[in-house]
Amino acid sequence: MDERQALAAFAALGQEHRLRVVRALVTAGPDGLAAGVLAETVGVAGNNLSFHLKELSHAGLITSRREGKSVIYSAAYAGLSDLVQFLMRDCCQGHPEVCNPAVAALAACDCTTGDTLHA
Amino acid sequence: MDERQALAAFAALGQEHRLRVVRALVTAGPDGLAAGVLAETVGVAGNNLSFHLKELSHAGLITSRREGKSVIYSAAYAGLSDLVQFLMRDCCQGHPEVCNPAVAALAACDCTTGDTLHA
DNA sequence: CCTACATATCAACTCCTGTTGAAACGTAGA
DNA sequence: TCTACGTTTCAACAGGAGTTGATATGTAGG
Repeated sequence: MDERQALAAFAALGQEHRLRVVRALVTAGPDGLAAGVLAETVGVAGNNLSFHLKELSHAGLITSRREGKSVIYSAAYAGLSDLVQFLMRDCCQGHPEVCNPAVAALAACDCTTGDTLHA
Repeated sequence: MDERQALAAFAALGQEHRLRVVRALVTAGPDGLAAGVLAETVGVAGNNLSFHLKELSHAGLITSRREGKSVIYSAAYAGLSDLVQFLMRDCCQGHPEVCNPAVAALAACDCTTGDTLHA
């Protein structure tokens, strides 16, 4: 990921409605959510949401697929992790201890161990 | 971290000069960099940089301390990790496998093992 | 105290972003 | 094919964000 992509991604996330969309999709998992459902969840008009979804899609943070009349959106987990990686690149140059908190933060998501959490 | 803070942080990072500042400070480590050095590194006028540094500070992404005539800025690693945690919260609800890429991204920073990397 | 340096603040302008309403597109069923 | 539904596109407006230049603050040295 280069600076231009990261910039677009962060700018996309720095907007109330778009951040809610991404968080809703991250929580929803790979099954995703229909545009209409997202509009209700986020609390924004359909046409306006379309604008934001386009922006998020361009930023590589979400993907879409059509299913009948609906268009289903889901989080682009690879794009999200690329973004984090870009931000924290070279964080340990000579000072390994300083970026431990960042690792600990993601470690709170016990995906690697498979343990249940958040409950 | 609540939504309002995360929003401010992402909006702060979604700006070319501010993103460069944060990346420069993350790379620089806890010693930080003086405002003047940052201005040269990022390529922005001093008065303008002041505006951006204030915004980043309010967003909890950087901290500052005075040393003689200079003001030294450094990355707020805790704030950065909180931000990542907020974005990826509940990402594994019933689908632990989906957010592995995000963890792998931060794992590229071998802070926990102490191994040298990026070289 | 006065000067020089580093950084911060302020007002003004420009540009871009987000919202709104109307209309178009695409899909499914009668 | 006609209608209904879900989603997207478009033009226009309103508001906020970033830059600039001039000015103020704060700090060190002579």
